[in-house]
Amino acid sequence: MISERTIGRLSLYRRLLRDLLADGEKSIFSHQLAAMAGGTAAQVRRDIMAIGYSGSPVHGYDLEQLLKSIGHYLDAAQTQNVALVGVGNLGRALLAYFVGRHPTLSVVAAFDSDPVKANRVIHGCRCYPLEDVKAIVRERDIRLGIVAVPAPEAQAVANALCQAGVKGLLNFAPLRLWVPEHVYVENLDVTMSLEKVAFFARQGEFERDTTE
Amino acid sequence: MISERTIGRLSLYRRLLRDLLADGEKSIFSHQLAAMAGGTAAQVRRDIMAIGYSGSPVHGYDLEQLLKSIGHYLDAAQTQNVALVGVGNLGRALLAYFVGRHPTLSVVAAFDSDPVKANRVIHGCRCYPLEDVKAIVRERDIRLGIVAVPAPEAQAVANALCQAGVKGLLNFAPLRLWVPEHVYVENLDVTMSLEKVAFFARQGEFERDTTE
DNA sequence: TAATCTCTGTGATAACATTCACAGCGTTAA
DNA sequence: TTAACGCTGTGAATGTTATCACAGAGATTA
Repeated sequence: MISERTIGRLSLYRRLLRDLLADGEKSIFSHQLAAMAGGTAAQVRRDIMAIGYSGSPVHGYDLEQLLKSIGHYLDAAQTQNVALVGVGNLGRALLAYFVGRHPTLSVVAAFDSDPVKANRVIHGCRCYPLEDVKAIVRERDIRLGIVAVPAPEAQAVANALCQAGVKGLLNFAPLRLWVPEHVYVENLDVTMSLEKVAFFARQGEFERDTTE
Repeated sequence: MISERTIGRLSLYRRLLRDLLADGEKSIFSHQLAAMAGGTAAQVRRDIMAIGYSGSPVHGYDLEQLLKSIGHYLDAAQTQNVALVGVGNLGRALLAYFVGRHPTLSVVAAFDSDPVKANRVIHGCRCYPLEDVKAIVRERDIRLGIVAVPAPEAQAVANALCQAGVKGLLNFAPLRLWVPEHVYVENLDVTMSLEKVAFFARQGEFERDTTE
């Protein structure tokens, strides 16, 4: 089984490689990709090895083929549908960011408990009242959910999504969701990240080349 | 030196503990906190050990004291100022989320290249033109920056912030920023996270208790 | 042709993170 | 008073992730 970290890096590589291809590049060496991705050449080679693609010692990795290999590994056979719950500031930003912009993931429905938001189209995505989650998730064959509601509502929302048959959640609420065994949850906690930055920024100020 | 993962978990513990305290709880055992944080009891104990706090085998950890210890470890002596660059959909969501809501981190200035946004107050935070980064970061003693601009502009923004003396960056752009040695960067890549969810959600559908 | 160069693929190793497992110790119960 | 309990703190073991370092191979040069 492939590691969670590797999957994350492959996703990053892919976007970097797409930019290169758009710039007219044909191929790339592991150390170049490593520099762009902020890793080491060995790690890039291992990651690429993991998906079964092989480069050439002379020309490095062929951009087009490598992109195809990554896509073949990461993506589902057809587009996966996504539901977003919580059309507040964050939810709207996510809609603006995702709707119609991803080649294989499609946010096809948004939900909010506020009836004012229901039945409107926001950033190109239709909004529904929260009660309709189960019906619409099933109807539209939605497998993934984004939880962008305040912390107190997050668990209830997760329950609803899981009951409706979602297989993975992206959670922005600052707590850990309890979900059925087979549902994958990725937590994206902005406050935690900012606090980490605050902490290590402070560390860096003192630890001037303390060669430990 | 304490691990990056541990710092992240401490940040999460803190918010969970604050909720408990608000509910009138007095103390907690490692296995209870572990359940809430989605970890193991041993890990909670190790994390707490790392910051030098000790609980009692009988009553567990005292909420108030533990919170004080975590705060003492994670927080700076006084409030740290933060600058946000990029007042698009995401930037505005972050302002709404942070401004005036964090006890020790304060977003005191926002910047955008769009002159229409400059000199307005958004969600309680004054916006400035991008050119003013250096002056205002110095003037307001800002140590942390949030990069919420589109990918093509991210590196230039990071350069400006670093030159102005920022010590840590929270980066939302889907690429790795090049920064001076001593600047800490935390990347929060929403697309990567959603792609991870998509991938592992798919995995979970098949890997039905394959013992190994 | 032979020597050299630079890169990949990967076994071996090192660094890091988590979990196990148990001694030690107040507390409670008999 | 003594035994049993349930928790913490932590050394040791395990598991996971990243790096090292080098054999192998096409290309280039002499």
